[in-house]
Amino acid sequence: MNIQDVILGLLSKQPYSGYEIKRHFEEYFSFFFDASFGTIYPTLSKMEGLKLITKESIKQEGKPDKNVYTITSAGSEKFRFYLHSPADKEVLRSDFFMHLYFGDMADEGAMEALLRRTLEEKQHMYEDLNQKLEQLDPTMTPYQKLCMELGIVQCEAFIQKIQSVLKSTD
Amino acid sequence: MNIQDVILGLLSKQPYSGYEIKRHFEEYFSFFFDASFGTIYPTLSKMEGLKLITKESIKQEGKPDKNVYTITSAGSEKFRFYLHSPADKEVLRSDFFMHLYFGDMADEGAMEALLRRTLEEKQHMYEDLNQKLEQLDPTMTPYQKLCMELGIVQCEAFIQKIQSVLKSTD
DNA sequence: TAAAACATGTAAGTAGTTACATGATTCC
DNA sequence: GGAATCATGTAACTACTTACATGTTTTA
Repeated sequence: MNIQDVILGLLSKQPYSGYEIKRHFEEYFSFFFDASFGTIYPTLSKMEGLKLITKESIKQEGKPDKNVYTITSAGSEKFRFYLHSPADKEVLRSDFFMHLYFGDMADEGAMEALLRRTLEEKQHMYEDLNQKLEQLDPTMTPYQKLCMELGIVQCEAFIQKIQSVLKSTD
Repeated sequence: MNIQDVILGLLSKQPYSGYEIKRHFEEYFSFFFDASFGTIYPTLSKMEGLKLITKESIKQEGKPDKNVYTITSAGSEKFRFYLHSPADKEVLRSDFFMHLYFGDMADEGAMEALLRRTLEEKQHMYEDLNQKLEQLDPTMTPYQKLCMELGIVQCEAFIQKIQSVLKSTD
């Protein structure tokens, strides 16, 4: 997966500025992707140079100008190629699991705190995904719904397991 | 999470060579961590320079010499600090989810293939985790078991959801 | 009046990968 | 005879983050 292809995917639907792309990442992709402005802006410049997208400066009142990018036919082609390539193998890098794995060398209190914090985070994510699924129902494609639903069922499984562990140590 | 701390965690139990560390990653950490030789060997040299570990060259018959590393007290201290620091926020970067999110722009056949491939991968991981949980039962700490179990329940949830989707499109 | 939102961009640094280089031994 | 395992290491490269720089307007 390449940030260029992610951006091309977004621009396939409508033109966006770098700032709007970042917001979209936070709003819809946060559970499986993120990127900072320090990656987004240079990438957009590079993609413009590669003629995958074109830039248009839009003047706004009471706000700074914004550079809105539109996908070109070369960009569309590159994105279709990405979509029909096999997905990269899933690699999770989890500091939670690493802490847990070496848990026997830590204080018990620290481990319980880790479990409670992580449980809260997952519950938050669970609520967030459910809310998005309800709220945006009509505009989402079936595939986008499936993304949310897969996130939800994995959250559920995680939450239940952690809760049962925390209860048994009361 | 830092590869240095992961290595220190391993060396807390017993001395290892770089090659053995890599194998341990593949065997026990593969579902939440991985690193290549190109990271491991330079990191070990750096950590030796920082006096976090010490090196001993072991001559072997019929095999190349190996450099076995032992943790120092400074290393142990650094690892304890890591273990009692809050875990980094979980960030999943998933090309599967990205492909799925833009699925409406791909051919239906490509999407079904994506789901089937990913299902197979998860099933493989599920079997692998279950096998490790059974096989290594006596030597594992309760926290290590919990790692495996959390992986297993998340796999289960994912597999069930994908299977129900694939059935409904038959 | 301070913070957040809007908006873009660069520079320095971190962390990692892949490919290459070397070479013996054992297994199929 | 060729692949896999054992074993270490470097060089070139890719991708990304954080912090800095700038400046206006709206909201709390």
